[in-house]
Amino acid sequence: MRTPDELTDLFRSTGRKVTPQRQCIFSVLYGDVTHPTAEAVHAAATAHMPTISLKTVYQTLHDLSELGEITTLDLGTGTARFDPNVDDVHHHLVCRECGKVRDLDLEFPDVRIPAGSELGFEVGSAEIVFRGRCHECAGATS
Amino acid sequence: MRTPDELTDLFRSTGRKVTPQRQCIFSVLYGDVTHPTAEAVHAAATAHMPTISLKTVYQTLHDLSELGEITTLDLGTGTARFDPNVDDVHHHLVCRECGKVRDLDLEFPDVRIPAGSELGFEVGSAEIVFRGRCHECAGATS
DNA sequence: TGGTGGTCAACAATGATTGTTGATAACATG
DNA sequence: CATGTTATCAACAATCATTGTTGACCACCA
Ligand SMILES: [Mn+2]
Ligand SMILES: [Mn+2]
Ligand SMILES: [Zn+2]
Ligand SMILES: [Zn+2]
Repeated sequence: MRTPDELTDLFRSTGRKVTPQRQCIFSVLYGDVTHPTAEAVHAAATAHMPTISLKTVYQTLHDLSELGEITTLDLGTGTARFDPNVDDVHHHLVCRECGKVRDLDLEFPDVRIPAGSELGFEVGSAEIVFRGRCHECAGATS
Repeated sequence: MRTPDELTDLFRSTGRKVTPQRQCIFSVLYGDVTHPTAEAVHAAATAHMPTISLKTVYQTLHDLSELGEITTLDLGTGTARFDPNVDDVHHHLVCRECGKVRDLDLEFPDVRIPAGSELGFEVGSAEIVFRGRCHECAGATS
């Protein structure tokens, strides 16, 4: 994801208007590595702008996703997660207990995309999801 | 997944009651390779038993999942998919257009589960999801 | 400085899934 | 087979994340 200032320009140049709410969301997301839910983004934004609505958060996340500035992840935790790290290909570790998501910056050369003709399926992307228990949850219970 | 008859015994031996509705769902799921949604299972069951309710389908799917006879898949298509193929480790191809799910019976030795200590994360499982376009959708549009 | 059209936030609706409940059916026991 | 106990059925309502609607408001261009 680009910097909040660059996103301001990008929104203007793509015919979108720039509002304080949107800029607030830009700065909340910038550098965030927690893969927040829409609720979490809203909570963080509310700290700076108490009246911002959850709908506005959803709208802006949708716009950012459309522009390719963030990725929407459905990792089976019940709610969508948003990832501003779109520049590096990476995979994810998901805690089965608390739902926390961490990046895994490893490459898996084996996971080659098979040619479409051999499968009857044109493959466009491959995601690997590792599920387990995060450090905090492992420490909490025996 | 075991045969409907074996499932009947399994349900009885685990203190669950066997009803015609449940047996109907057993036979609908047995040998199904389409990774159906709860709605799809309900539709197939309704063909044999018009009065069966969607709630009963959810309940039975939940029981089968608890017993390890089926797997519940959340592949980001908005609805859960149910997979009676629990004996072979395999991965999935998901059509971005129609949501169809196909098995991919390949092994990826590269996708080794990293040791927990190096990551601060105890990894239990790894799933690979390939997204793209199925044969039918590729043929339909140019 | 308007005018125009996009955005805001409150409210209501959606769709998948789950909770509740009275009536009904399965199972063990005799 | 009769009988009581307990689980299940299916209709109904509730939940949760997300999306649609709408009137008031604000950003941008001439
Ligand atoms: Mn990430
Ligand atoms: Mn499968
Ligand atoms: Zn955790
Ligand atoms: Zn398709």
